[in-house]
Amino acid sequence: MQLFAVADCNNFYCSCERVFHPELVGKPVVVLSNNDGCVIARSEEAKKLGLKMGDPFFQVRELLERERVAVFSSNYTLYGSMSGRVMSLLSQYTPTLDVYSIDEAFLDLSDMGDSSYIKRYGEQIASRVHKATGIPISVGIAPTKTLAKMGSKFAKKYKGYRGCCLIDTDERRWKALELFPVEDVWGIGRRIAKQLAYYGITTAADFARQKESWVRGKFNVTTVRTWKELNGESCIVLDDMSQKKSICTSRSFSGQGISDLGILEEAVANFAARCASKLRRQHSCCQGITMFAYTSLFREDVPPCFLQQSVQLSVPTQDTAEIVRAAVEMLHERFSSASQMPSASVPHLPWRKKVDNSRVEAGAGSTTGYAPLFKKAGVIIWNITSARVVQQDLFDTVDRSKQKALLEAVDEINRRNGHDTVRIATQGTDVRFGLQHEYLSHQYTTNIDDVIVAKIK
DNA sequence: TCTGGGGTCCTAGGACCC
DNA sequence: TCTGGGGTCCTAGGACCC
Repeated sequence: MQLFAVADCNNFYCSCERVFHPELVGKPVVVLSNNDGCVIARSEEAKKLGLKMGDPFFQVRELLERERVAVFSSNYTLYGSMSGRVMSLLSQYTPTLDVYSIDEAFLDLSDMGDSSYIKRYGEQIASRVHKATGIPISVGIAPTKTLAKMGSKFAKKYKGYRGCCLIDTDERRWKALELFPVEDVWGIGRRIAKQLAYYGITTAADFARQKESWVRGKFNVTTVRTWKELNGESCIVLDDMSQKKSICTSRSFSGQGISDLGILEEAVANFAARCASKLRRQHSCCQGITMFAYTSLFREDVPPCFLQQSVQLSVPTQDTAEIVRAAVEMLHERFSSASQMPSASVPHLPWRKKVDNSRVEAGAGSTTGYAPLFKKAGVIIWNITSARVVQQDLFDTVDRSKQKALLEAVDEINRRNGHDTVRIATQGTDVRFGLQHEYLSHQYTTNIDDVIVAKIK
């Protein structure tokens, strides 16, 4: 029988912090985003206090202090390392592990035994991971990934499941569907949930009982797949998530933002270099490069300004220098010509808030004489292909084999001595676009100086 | 004053081709 | 005056995920 398990780490970032602060188990904990901007992870106790995902820190600060909530800045080095430990353990329980995100992975458990065996197997995975890493996880097992995700939510909610909920029979499936709000189904977001509610569909069972033709008519194929999966037909295939098709490095700047071209240039150079490094780590080249920078989306009192430009190189590259140069050139070009930017042309960018076009006006170098305060900038690389097969350009002037040797040497030095030990001059020597992280925990698992020392008396 | 940082897929419509 | 039919590719935007 085809069976999938999903292993989901409970409140992952909070759990990571608790591993090294065991006194916080059972207490409310939150983790903040970059720049200590908003709440991005909450322990169960913190959720009960009414804290929401994405709450701006400054708005909930008083509540956090009053309720004595433990607050941490995000420590991605620590979380990445802890994730590696969890994934490594999970891989021992399945022939194929699909790592879906930093805190979540799918295991193929097809044809591994009968119901009671599988249930115990899942419980064992959960307890082993918790014991070995300190991270509590919830396991859901079912004939489809969507149902498995549903199972993991039950396993997380009810202690009686001992960390694992198995949904293998039709009876169990319908029972679970009845109890499950449709908006919590994997693949049903806010928009679709709202439309479903209009038709009186509120539980996963309501949705699963609809006719396929109705679902197909009202929504797109993605939603039809979700419907099928709820009805026990497995049809969601995860392709190789390790090979990214686009890579983005972006940051918000702390405080008011940045108006100085020199500092902005350093920031963009660093983002581009980071993209290039991620690109090489997955043995790829890119041809498309996009640079963007924009002012605060929240401030009404200053004129907004959006800079964006893309370029397509003639030869795919993975060279830091080349990508940095392209990004910085685009920044200069846009920064100086920003005043000519037509007001209606807000570019499509991966930001999350709807932008009011009417507010977009001339920015840098405009008649007001003030350079805009850029609050966020970033670099995206796309058109990504394997580094093994690169289409050459007849008129290429670069010695690609020399370049490759240089990059390998640089990567090796940086791997041994820490990233950016060797870097492009434009990246600067000290980071002038500093980030806020007032509540940062230590690099307990990746920095020898931060390793906790146990004394035996 | 202070509001994250990544990704994916699907679709409609326009450009362009014969 | 009358203004085809069929196809592909690209892109922006919308939806979703963690």
